[in-house]
Amino acid sequence: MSTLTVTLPDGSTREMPAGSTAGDVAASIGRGLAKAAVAAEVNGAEVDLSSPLPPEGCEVAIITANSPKGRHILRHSTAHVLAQAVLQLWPGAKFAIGPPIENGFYYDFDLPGGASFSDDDLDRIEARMREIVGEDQPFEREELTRDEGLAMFADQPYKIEIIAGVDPDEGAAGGSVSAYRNTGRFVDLCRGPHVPSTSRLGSFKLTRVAGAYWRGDEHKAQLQRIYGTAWESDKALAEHLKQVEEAEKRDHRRLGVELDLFHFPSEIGGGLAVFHPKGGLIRKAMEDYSRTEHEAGGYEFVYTPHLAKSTLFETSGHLQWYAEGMYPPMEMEGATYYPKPMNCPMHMLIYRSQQRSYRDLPLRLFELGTVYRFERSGVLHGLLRARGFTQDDSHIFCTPDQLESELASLLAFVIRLLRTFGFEDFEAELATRPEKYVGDPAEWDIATEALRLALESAEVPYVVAEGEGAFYAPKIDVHIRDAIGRRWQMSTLQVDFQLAPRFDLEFTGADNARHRPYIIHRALFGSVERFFGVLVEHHAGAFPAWLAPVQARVLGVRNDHDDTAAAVAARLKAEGLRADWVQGDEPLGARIRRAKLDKLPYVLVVGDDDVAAGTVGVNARGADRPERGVPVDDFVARLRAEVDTHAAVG
RNA sequence: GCCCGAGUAGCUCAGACGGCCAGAGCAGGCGCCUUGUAAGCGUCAGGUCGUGGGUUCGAUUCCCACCUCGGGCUCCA
Repeated sequence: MSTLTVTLPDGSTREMPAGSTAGDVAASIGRGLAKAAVAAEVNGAEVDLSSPLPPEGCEVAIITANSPKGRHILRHSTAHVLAQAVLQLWPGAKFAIGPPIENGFYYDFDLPGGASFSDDDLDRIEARMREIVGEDQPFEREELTRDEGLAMFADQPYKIEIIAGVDPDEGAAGGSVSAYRNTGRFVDLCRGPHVPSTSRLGSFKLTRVAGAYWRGDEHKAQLQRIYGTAWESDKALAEHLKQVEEAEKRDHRRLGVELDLFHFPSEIGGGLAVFHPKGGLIRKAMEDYSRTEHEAGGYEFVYTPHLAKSTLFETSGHLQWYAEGMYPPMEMEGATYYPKPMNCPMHMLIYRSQQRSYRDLPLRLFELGTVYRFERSGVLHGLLRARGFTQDDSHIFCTPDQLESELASLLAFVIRLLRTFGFEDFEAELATRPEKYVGDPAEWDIATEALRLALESAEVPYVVAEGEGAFYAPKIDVHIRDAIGRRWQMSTLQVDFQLAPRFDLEFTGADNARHRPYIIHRALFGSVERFFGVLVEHHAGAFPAWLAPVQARVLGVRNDHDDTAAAVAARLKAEGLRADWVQGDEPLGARIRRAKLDKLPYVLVVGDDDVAAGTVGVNARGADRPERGVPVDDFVARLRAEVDTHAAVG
């Protein structure tokens, strides 16, 4: 009997009988692996466990359910089960696409008579899905020609459109398509691979219904989408659901109300926030830090208005390229004004206000500039996606040979700032020229290369996002990971060759000739509001002392300690610390509890012993037990140091 | 913009086959209590039940429209 040689990921080889499948390889390695296997990679291509291996031998890697690829596959398979359930419960429904997504999957349907799903339908559908899982239906792959595919899905217009869209000349399959059949009950057009049987699924939950457009195009049919999450085990599912719950508890919109930080008055309009005094204190601490650092970094502070005439935005190119992101215009005295969507045009005018010499460069203009952008109502999301927000915006004008060192020091500045705010995990994205762009492609290449060099010299890990750049410049977006592992885009850095010629900006070089400056746009927080929102979620509202609106609350044990409490609070305030005190007309425990619910870093307690000894009891947030008899001076020094060093915990 | 869901006190929520003064906890005011580390007691106040129409003898409840908020709107079979 002939054999074939398979090479495993560790480099080892084994002989298998000819005609063996990937599943056989898994079984030959061990029972545990066979049980965990959901699919395999053969010579780098994902295939079903049941697919026969090529007779000439191959490399085989088993994909297990608890790997990213394995979860992807079982989510995809679960989406098929969802489609089967819906087609059975809504006879005549058309089904469109059902891919795996991060943490789960979805499937889009067109229900008969234009019906739509309601939340109550999820239970019914889920119950039917569990029956399908219980039926242990195999996933069986079928290879079809294009015409067979068109015939098989003759009554499914979305599937027909997908098959028609498959390029007949593309790929090894050469115009063929594949389908997966679950017994006689259900068949779906699908490239696969899939788990061997529905019995391999089960740790899933349908989460929500939504509308979605066919192919994401609002001019096409609106479909009904069902989202679900699926995992390799009930334990993993439970962990995910717990994580979702934790994220809900950290939601900055919820904490914003609970901690009295900000709100979005409907009287003002969607996406436009007001900051309350406590939120204002946090924001002020952020902005103070930012200003101090910029001052130290050689930036000069400028201020510009919120409106400008349309001609400015014609010069900058915004009206031509960015009009859909701008607020509508207003007319006054025969001119048309727009709220500014970006600060750059105004900064260009400041540069142009006088002749510049190479000796003036680099010129770094900084502004906490509030901009307004039109965002469709459906995409607004608290402070994270607002219509009015403030950028810690800067434009750096430099000579070509200063570009590299400016970019390198900027990246270092970004990382330092993010670390100060408690973020440790960074990843950058280098976004290159989009389809819709201005300027000379050769200059785009120079700018992109300069950004790449900066990333490499700063040793920041990055990925390239092709075509994701702004219309006027390539950029580096710096992403952070928060306390519960979510990724957020924060800072951005762009190299721009367009604005200088548009505004006819020049500097006189050492050669006494006129030259174009290079311009770097950058924002470290990005949007102060958005950064604030992410900070709330990252810290779950428990801000480190340097940012906390109230750093320490002083409580007397009884109300005859009120004078001492007030004196201690006054002492802290005199030291420049943010402290308050609450009179003792409620039991101490109750007052402690309120302070804890407000997530204050420190609660100080003064009683008879403390009055006598000049000490306080220190109840630190997160500590196991309170400390007694701490001299006031010691506490002041400790909090002072914590604030001055921007200590992350406290 | 479009699909789904939700709007009852400052916050979190209950309630009603259409019918009597619409309830609770927290927060707030006042009083009592005099408290050593996460909820002391009492009392008072607080709501045009999102807005506007319709059905009805009667609507916060049923119907329609609108407003606001939340989730979603290619991660391409």
